[in-house]
Amino acid sequence: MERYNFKLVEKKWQEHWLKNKTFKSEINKDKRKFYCLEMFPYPSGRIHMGHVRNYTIGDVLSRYKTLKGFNVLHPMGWDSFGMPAENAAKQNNLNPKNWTEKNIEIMKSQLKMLGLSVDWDREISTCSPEYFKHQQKIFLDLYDKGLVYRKESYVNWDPVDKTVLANEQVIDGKGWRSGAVVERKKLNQWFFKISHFSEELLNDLNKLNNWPEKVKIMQKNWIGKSFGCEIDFQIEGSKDIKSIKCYTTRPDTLFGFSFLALSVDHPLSKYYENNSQFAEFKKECSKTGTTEESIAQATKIGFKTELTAINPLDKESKVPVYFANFVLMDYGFGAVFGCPAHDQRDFDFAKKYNLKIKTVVKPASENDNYQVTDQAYTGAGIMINSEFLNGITAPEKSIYETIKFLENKKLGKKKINYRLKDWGISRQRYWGCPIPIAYDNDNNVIKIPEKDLPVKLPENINLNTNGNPLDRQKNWKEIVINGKKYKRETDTLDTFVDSSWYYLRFCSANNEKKPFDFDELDYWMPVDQYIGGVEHAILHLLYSRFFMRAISLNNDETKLKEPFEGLFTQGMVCHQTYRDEDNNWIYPEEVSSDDGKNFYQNKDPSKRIIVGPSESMSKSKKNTIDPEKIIQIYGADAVRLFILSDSPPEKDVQWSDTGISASFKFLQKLWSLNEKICKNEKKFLKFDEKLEKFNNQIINKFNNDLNRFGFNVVIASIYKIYSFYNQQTNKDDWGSNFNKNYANILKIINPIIPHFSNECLERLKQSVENIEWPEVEQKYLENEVVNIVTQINGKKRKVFSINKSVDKETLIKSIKNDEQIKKYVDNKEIIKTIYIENKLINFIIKK
RNA sequence: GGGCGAAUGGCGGAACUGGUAGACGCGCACGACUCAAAAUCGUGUUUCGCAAGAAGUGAGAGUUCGAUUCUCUCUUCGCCCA
Repeated sequence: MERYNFKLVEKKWQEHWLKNKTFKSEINKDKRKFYCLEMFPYPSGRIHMGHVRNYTIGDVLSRYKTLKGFNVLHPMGWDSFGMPAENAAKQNNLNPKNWTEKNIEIMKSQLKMLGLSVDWDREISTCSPEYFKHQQKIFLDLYDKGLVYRKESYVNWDPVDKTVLANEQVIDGKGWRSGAVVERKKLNQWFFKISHFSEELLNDLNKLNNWPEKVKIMQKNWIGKSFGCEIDFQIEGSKDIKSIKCYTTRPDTLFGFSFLALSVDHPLSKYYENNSQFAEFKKECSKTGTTEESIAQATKIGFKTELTAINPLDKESKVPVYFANFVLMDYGFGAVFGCPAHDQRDFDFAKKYNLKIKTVVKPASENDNYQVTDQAYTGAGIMINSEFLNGITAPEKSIYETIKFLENKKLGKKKINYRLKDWGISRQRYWGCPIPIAYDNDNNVIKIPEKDLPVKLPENINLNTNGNPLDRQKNWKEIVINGKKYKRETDTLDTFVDSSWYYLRFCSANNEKKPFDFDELDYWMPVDQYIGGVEHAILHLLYSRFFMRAISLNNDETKLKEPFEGLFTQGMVCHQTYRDEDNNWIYPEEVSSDDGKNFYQNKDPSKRIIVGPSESMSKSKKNTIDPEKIIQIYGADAVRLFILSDSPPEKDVQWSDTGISASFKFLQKLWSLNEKICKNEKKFLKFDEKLEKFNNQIINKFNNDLNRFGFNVVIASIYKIYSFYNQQTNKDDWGSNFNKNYANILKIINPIIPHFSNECLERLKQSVENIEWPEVEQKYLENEVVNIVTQINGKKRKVFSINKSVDKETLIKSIKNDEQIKKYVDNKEIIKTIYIENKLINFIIKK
């Protein structure tokens, strides 16, 4: 018998799809649309298994929806600006553009090998001027709307990459790419006013019913809405400084006030500019990063001023004012009041500088003499030592009462604060979208006129210099607009800007004039199903939600706010890690084992390999498997089948050699079965109701499982299909309804293993064009014979196959008379009989 | 420290709104084919027990006729935030 030749078959169908433009998508208002989008890849060189998993999930869904009659948009593009290109170009002395384009070419051919149902006519690449010219236009539109602004601010500065990092790009106080310790630096930066939408971005999370709860919670925490109070503290000790404004979420602990702490960047710091000790202190503080995390980890240090602050609730209580490294200028007003008893950070600070620690909240179980000793008490409780607040429960009620009191006395007012800060988008790098702005000699901002867009990057550039390469390109930097000389902005945009609107561009990918056409947006948007890694839960997804709102703001043509109707976050692909005896990482393909326990190096079997835990595939640990090599050995359909089969898609999956090989073998078996069926000429005699039932039930199960992303269960069903049809074709009569049902089976497996399915359909002389997903006939979903589980005191004793038509009384009677049940029931008192129709009978017997 | 989630055979995992725990796959064992091996096909495979039967979904409690599923406490692990 002929073996399944995946190489020929897969090539054949991929060419067929390309030639026939099978996946070309066009607006068709008579059909319901389905926009399926996977997070587009960064063109790093070659695709990895994470891509395979991500794009297989999206592809199965796209193909399923197409078969279901939807007009599907399933595009692909490249997130092609960014630092790896610049770094690779530096190391190998080449151009980032060429490096990127070559990678795109390779990765595109690899993605095609997977047989993805992508409309390649809509391919976009963010580094192409065809894309970023529109982005520059959007930037200027947002500028006109007041959503873009420039300010001098402290930034996370990566001294190795010589660039500014977003807070999210700082991990453990270190740059996410370089690993260098991040410094604080003051620079002029461009910002998107994402904070304008804080409340909306938070509230509208409730509308995202098809998003994972986990992602919504992460975004909610990131936005970090807090309810608190701003308080003006009267100041003594200076003729210039009369009061300092503070923001606090715990005004109720004001009676425990023991110091006031200011950010070193607080406007009042100007009075200390000439103080050398202060300058030194400020320098020391700059070593602490700007993230909440690095501040939390840093030792708390302070600089004591001669000022004292008066407690607004107790005019007799006066406390010192410090500058402190743990206060951030961009949170609240850059000033916090310290209550050591009920805030650990304040507690550490008070201990260090020997400040008063007054307890004002006690746990409910303690008496009024309760005192905080070796750590702050931050839990709920009852107010003590706080005059009018005594006895009130903390925190909700006590906060409410304090604010009411302060507002009545005009000492403060309630205020809502957000942790979400404006999005700094300036990057001191070459390989990014140029910011379409210029400056005159007085540093006034001018927009680059629309006719001069796009602002392209200069091509011949020396990257092996320190700092921003664009800043050194004199002939690029200096321009003339309307006869006047200007200097270009030399920062480029954060690459997260590129990916914040690409889903819109796909709707009008080839429109040269506009970023997108609102009629096309109206048809295709929102994305019905977005699929990608959970690592983008906050940044990319929040920025995209911001962008959609920014574009819709004051816009009569679209009011769309949420770009992604549904979101699915897939798990990672893992593999065991291997090291040699010198602790060097070793690729799996360089390792062998005869017994599955002891591993050695292929090139030298005397060299032992130490097997480490299974971890997410990463280049640094060399525990990667190259998808292209695997496709060449087993074929795309086997890879697709395996990557979906072993785990639910939202969880991590273990790559396994035996697993992929099992998928491959299974396709061979399925092929043999198909061959056997194709060669059959007789045996279609009597209508087979069992076959009809099996088919309808399995199609129904496919529908349910595919709609809930249960791909691993769908694949288990495919194995069951094989086993059923294998038995069916061993019968003398396969059934007069055999061919129709078998063809339907080939159709429902089409989304998962499309090349294989197409080939089988063709052999069966069935059309592969415009395949329709088979309808389920309700009448075949129900069985006349049902299994009745019979329990005695809740314990299963016997299962009866009973015709549905048998009524309850007759059924119970006959079961009681059954030999095996009799011995439990006879001569015993049945207290209760629980009967669940068509399912279960439980006799409760007195013991 | 806070939030979220998970824990089921030797392994990956299945079980719809509480109703036959272990689908399906891997691995393993045995058998067939073969001089032999590989490949392939077939049978079996939660544990204990010859069997009848008993136990069993991280641990402990609770609700219920009945709990992998619901509630509480704890343990371990993972992710995110700090």
